[in-house]
Amino acid sequence: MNIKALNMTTVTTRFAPSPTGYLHIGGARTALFNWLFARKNSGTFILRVEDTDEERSTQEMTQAIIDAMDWLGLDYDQGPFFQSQRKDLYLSYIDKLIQTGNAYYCSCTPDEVEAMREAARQKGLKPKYDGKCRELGKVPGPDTVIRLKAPLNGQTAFHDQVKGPISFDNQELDDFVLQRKDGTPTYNLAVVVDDIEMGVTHILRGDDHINNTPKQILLYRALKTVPPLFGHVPMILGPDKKKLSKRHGALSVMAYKKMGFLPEAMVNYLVRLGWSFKDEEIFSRDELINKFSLENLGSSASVFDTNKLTWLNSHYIKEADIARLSGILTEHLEDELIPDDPGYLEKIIPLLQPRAGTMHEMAEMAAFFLIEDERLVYDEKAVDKFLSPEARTHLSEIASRLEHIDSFDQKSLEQEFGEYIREKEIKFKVIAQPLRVAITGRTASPGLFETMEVLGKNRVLCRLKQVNG
RNA sequence: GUCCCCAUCGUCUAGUGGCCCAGGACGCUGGCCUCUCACGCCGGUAACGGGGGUUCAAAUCCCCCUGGGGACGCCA
Repeated sequence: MNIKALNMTTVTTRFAPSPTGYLHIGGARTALFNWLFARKNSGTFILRVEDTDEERSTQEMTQAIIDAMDWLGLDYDQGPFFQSQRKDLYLSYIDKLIQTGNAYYCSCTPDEVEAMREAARQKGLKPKYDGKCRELGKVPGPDTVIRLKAPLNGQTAFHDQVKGPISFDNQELDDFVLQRKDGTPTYNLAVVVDDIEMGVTHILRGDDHINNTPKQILLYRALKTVPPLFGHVPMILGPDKKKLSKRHGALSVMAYKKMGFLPEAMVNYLVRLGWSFKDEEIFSRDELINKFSLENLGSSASVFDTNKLTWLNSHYIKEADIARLSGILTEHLEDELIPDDPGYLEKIIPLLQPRAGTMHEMAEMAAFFLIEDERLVYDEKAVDKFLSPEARTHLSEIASRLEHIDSFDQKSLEQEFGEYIREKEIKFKVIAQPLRVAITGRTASPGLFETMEVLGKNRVLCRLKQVNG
């Protein structure tokens, strides 16, 4: 028997989304933290789909969540498990709780319970079930639910891994439902059973779950098991400081993919929302695994900032492999702009890397390289401003000169233009913008020589000529 | 309403009693570079919510207030 088996259980974390919607920003960050913690500790990361709400859970959402995790590179060692397939297990635990007197049948109707809650509210107390059936010895029936027999007084406390000690008066808690009238288990019960069964050692989740934690601890106790360690990470807020929700626009992770963000930028951004390591901002995946720790998790909520995400994205775009970017860029291009030769995109990309904040932006900037010459759109104001009669004269003269040069690479072009401005005794500035407008249709573009090289002699000449009608 | 959590620049954060009249990053902004736009480089702007303690010393510890967030389901 080795030492590890003797005194160290392997760290086991899980991400437990409910497939009632897409994987959103907050969920993704929770998944990321759990994944990092497991990887850091050479532990196990489990994906568990909490689909006990049969009404709202769908297959499509499950797939969408898996796809999003895949995109972010969050691989799991076990699962996906589906709670909908584990009902018997939950029921056996509930049965155990009934047997041990920790749970009881209750025949109060939802309306009655609501009345109890309302009564409590009236008295300025926390709304809760009043325990009416607790000692009535009710038996199972078509309309009965099963409730936990929770302690009436005392406290339930735990040491949160990110927030420190947290405690609740048991009087704040009530005999919550474990099994619904239709015989299905509820969230709190299923979670606890699964975390016990799967050997989960650390639960990292949003701090909107803090209130569930004492309930779950009560269940662990009733089940005679020791609870795992809990760590509640703060919420991610929208710019208005409200819990991030659909009102704040795009919040599904895959929506960010569609907007042209790179997964490594997303991961880097998300991890820094609530976690820090000294003054560092940029982290590779390996660095993250190395440096991640619960101690460096912050305890206050943070606001999602697209600006910073975009900054990170532009950083990773600069660093990314060109062949990979080419593939991604293609996804953002209109069909008619996708070149037959993918190698052509790879020539364009280096010019755009320092300029694009997102791949979507890069696609926009790449358009003039890809569109047919005759269909190039010219910015009217730019044409009016820069294509003066004088400039047009230069352009046609330049066109006929370029016609005669053999190599159309940056160096030769630079040389050719050097001679031209020397002869004409003008500054390059004089012809630069007219040239740019003629070739690209706009006033902003990558450097002229590199742009011309990529475009090639024929297309440059064609464009120079077409502006002069 | 009740309970729980939180509180440093606009935003993300460093800071774990002296090294802090508070550091980094994004943003914004001045400049340099320059064929435009970017990149890059150099500089600037801007914060410890308030009040009481504790201490020789507090952004850091304690209390109160205020402010914000979350939870109060037979949803998860």
